Amino acid sequence: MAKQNKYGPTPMSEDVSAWYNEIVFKADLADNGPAKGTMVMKPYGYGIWELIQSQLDQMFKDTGHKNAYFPMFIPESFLKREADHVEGFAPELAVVTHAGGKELGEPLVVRPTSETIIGEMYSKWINSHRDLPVLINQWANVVRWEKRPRIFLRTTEFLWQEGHTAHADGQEAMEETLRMWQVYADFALNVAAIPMVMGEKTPGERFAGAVQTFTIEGMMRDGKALQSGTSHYMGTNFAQAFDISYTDKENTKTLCHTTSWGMSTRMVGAVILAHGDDDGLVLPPRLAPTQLVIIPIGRGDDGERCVEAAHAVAKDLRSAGVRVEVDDRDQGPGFKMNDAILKGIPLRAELGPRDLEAGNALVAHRIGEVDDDGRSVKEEIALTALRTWVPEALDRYHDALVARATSFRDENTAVVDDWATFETQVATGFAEVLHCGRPECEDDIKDVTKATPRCVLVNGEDATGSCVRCDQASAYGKRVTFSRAY
RNA sequence: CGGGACGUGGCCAAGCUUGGUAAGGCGCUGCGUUUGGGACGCAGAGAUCGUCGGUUCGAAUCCGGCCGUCCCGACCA
Repeated sequence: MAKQNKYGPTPMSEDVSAWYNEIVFKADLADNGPAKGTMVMKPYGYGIWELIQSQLDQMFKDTGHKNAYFPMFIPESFLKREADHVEGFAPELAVVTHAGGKELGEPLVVRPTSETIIGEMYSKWINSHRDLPVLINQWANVVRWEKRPRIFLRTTEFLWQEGHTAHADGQEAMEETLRMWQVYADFALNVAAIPMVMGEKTPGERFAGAVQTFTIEGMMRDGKALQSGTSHYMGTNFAQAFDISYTDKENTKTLCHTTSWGMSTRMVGAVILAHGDDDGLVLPPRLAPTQLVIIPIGRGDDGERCVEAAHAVAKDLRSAGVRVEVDDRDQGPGFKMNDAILKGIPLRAELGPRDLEAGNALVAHRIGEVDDDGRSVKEEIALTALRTWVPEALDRYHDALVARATSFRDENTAVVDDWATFETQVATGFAEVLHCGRPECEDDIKDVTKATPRCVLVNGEDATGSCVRCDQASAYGKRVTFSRAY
């Protein structure tokens, strides 16, 4: 299963790292590292991100959010206004000290996240209870100078969306926090085909400056967890620091309650790691830049007729909303099929002279059955039926991926109450345990097993008893999921 | 910043122990034959062996400094 290749940890064999070249290459732009840990996404890889963007953005529109844009450079002093926030981010800031040929009076930091600059703006924008709530999202790049970058999972610069909302009271802000948390989980399941474990971060893992952080955690094919989206309730922490306040109906100046929530290009990594196999990528149909590739077969006049027919079918399918390509490159059909497998294209259709004569295409699924020779079992579909068959097949494919990922997650998740079982369980999957909640106990568990608390299962059943590691009483009234993580 | 490994055409790499002027594969270019599951033949382009210095008649190879990369750890969407 999980093997290392030169691009980092992937569930793929080392000899299929070529697929990676289709979507990314590691930036190697300078000797002394300004681009260290940065990724360059090729069109196919960026296409996955574009699809994440457009579909997530539509969900935000549905929840009433508007997009805006804020500056990339933030005065250093802004960061310092919220004590926990600056403490959390200070070690990983990129700071601009010189600009326009001279030293700046006050350094500018490249945004690691935008709570502060947006907080500064909100304090000017919000005056009355009539101005609330403010529901804004930003699509942006941010920079965090991590000590150990990992391609897709933790790059120095990454793309994301960050939502920032301000509300009249804590209850409304908390409802917003939970609502967007659910939006992320829905997106992961319905678009990325990844069933998430939902929970609340323990105090040691919560966002710098937040009162509560809610997370969705995906299980990758090696049993490790990947935090894939977070939603934070800030209470009045940032409102206080930036004076985000309004005059209420009783003419009293009142602090807002704020939230923020984000999902990043890490989601591309989640898709790769959650679905990929030893043959390469496996893309969920709703995030596949190409959902169906048509491979014309044959040569000479036969071949030309097949290419022509393939383009005609493709044109028709495009009008039905299918992302389809015709692979008419000067390569053998075997090459093209393996290339499509490598890229994780959900469906591929062979169209040869025999098929054309019969009015069919031979369609194979990326995660479909294979025969004894390792070749895909193929279905004959009438060319005239493709227009309705393909969209339905893509939906079925999505459901099959969800089912596969869900059973994988569930098979590798266990409720655990004793330490010995815990140690073996977190070596390959998730363990749901009772925990005392003490940071030193979390550290102890990490030292011994490399596992960390992913989240408290706040929506799970009530549970009390003693900590799986020490003898102290459990702290949360709920179980906590522990696992190794990226 | 600690602990380990390693720098040889675009990529993967052999050669280093036992110094004698860089093998092979992928990819790339051209021609021809191929094409229902990663084709083949022939021809061709492409390397100051990370860098600086030392030893030597001679250094990819031995010695030293420097630079860089990767992995493990701390950090982390």
